[in-house]
Amino acid sequence: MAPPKGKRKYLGRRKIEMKLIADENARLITFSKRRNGLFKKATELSTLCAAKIAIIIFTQCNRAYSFGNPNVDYVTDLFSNQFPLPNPLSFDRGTNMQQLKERCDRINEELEAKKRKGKEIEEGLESFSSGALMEDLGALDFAALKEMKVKLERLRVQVARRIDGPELGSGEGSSSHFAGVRVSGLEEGNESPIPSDWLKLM
Amino acid sequence: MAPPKGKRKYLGRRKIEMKLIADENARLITFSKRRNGLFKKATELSTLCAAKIAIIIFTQCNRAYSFGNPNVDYVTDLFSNQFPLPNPLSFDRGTNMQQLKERCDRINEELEAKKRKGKEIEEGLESFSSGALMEDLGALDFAALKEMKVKLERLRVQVARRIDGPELGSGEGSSSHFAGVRVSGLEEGNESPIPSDWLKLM
DNA sequence: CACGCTATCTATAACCC
DNA sequence: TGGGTTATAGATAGCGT
Repeated sequence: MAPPKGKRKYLGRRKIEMKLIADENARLITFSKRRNGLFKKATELSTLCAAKIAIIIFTQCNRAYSFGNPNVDYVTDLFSNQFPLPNPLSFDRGTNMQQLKERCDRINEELEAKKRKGKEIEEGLESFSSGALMEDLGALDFAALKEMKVKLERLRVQVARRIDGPELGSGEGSSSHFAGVRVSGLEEGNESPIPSDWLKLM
Repeated sequence: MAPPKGKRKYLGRRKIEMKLIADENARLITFSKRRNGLFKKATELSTLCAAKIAIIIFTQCNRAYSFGNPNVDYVTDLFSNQFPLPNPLSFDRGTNMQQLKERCDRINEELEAKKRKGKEIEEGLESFSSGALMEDLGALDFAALKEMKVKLERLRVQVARRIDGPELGSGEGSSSHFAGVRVSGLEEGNESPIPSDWLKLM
C-alpha cells in the first residue's frame, strides 16, 4: 500500500485546467493521446450499442482526422446518391455534413492517387475551390475574416499572375500527406493561415 | 472511513465485455451515458487543443445525435439558407429543421437497410490545410487557375461583405456561436427551436 | 431517461526512450 | 511522433430515486 515514498519515478496524472494548452509541444502530445482516446471511446460506443459514428477533427493548422464506423464511405456513398456532386470544382450549396465528408473523402482519394504524381497542390486547390471554404465562411469570426481577406488578396494576385503572366516553374515537392489509414502528420505547430472552419452536422 | 463492509450498497463499476450489450434497456442507458461522455471528451479535446470537432451518431433505432464545435445549427442554417448568409447572426433558424430531419430519416432508413459492411476508416483531409495553397500554385493548369480565380473572386467578395458589409446585428452578438474555440458542449440548456450545440433529430 | 451514489475501471499528464 | 511507466483524475456499471 504505502508507495515507496522515497522516490516516485513518475508523478502520475495530474489535474489540468480545461483551457487551451499553452505549451505547443504539450498540446501536441495531448491532442494525439486524446484523439486516440476519443476514437477509442467512439469504437466502444458503437460496439456496445450498435451505433454508427463518424467523427471529424480539424486541428488548428487545418489538419483533419476522422473516424468512421462502420465506415465513412458507408454513410458517404449514401449521400452521394442522394446529393450527387457533379464536379468537385462546381460550387454546390446544398451541402451538409455528410456531403462535406464525402467530399473530403473524395478529395482524399484523389490526393492519394495524385500524390504519386506529385501534384498535391492541385488537389489542395480543388478542395479549396470545391466550396467547402466558401461555405464555412460564416463560421469565421471577425478577426479571422480580416486575416483571410488579406490572404485571399494575396492568393488572388498570385492566381492572376499565373493566368496572365508567364509560366512559372512549379516544383512542388514533398508531400507529407496522409497515408490513407491513420492520419499521421504532425499537429499544430503553426498558426493556421486560415482558421478554416466548421462543417455542419445534422 | 472504513466502509461498512457488511453490505456494500453499490458494487461500483464493473468491467464489461466489449460487445453488443444484449439487454436493450441496459444498452440504452449505456448509450446515453457514453454518448455524453464522448461529447464531453470532444469538448475537452477541442478546448485543450483548439480543434474543431464534429460527431455524428446514428443509433440503431434511427436516431441521430450530433455534436459540433463551434456550434452546429449555425452552420446548419448557413447551408440551408443557401450560400451567402445574409446575416449570420440573425438568421432565422429552425426553418430547415424539418427538412433536415427528413433527410436524416431517409439516411437512417438506408443505413438500416444497408447496414453491416463495416470496418473503420480514417481519412486525412490534410488537403484542407490551405496554408500550403499559398506556397505554390505552380502546378496548376490554366483551366484550374481560371476557375479558381472566379472562386476566389467570389470568396473575396463574401469575406469583404462580412467585414465591411452590413453590421451584423448587435455587433458580435451571439458571438458565442463561433467565438473562439468551442461552444459549450454539455451544460448550457438553451430552448431555441433546436439545441444550439447538440442537435438531436427526431 | 435524468440524477445520485460508489467502487472500480479506464484514460492520461508528466516523464523517459 | 510512437511507445512505455507510474500514479492519479476522470468515466461509468449497476443499482436507487
